[in-house]
Amino acid sequence: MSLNMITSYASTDFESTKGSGLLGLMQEMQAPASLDFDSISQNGGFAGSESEGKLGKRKGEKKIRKPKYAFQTRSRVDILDDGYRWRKYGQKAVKNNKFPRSYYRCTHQGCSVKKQVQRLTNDEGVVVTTYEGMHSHQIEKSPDNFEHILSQMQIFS
DNA sequence: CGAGTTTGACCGGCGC
DNA sequence: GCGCCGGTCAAACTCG
Repeated sequence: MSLNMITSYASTDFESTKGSGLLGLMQEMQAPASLDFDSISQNGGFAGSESEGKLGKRKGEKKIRKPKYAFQTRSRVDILDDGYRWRKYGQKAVKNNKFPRSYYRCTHQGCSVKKQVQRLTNDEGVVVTTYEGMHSHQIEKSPDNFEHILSQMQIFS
């Protein structure tokens, strides 16, 4: 739930119009793997793509191995806490982008969900967060610490 | 002292 | 076969 709040905040504060869409997306992401890119794209209107671009054999259309969900958020900070625990395992510069991309992995045991955060060069205010895989556990974070989150956000701004 | 970050090295795929 | 490129590992380091 924390994520929803933060996402909403970021979207609202930075004039994004997809606040509700993002919320719906997040809920779907936490649901079992029963949806594919098409449905997600329609719901939230964000880009989805195969993570097996090169490593795997992405020839098929029916086979969904590793869903990859990309979020594009209007925010000055890339610290978009979604309630899960992430451990950074890498950072590389991307071509066509002067900003580096950060690679995170969920620290929960047995949960190998990955996430990468990128930011656009021409629009520094846009942050693209890409989730790969799905969490098999509950969000482990303090419940509705609204005020705490708010204070954090105020620091950023 | 433990959990998380940093940062260069390493690795496998792909193009030449 | 070689070198580039994107992604990951891991040892050292930092912070609470």
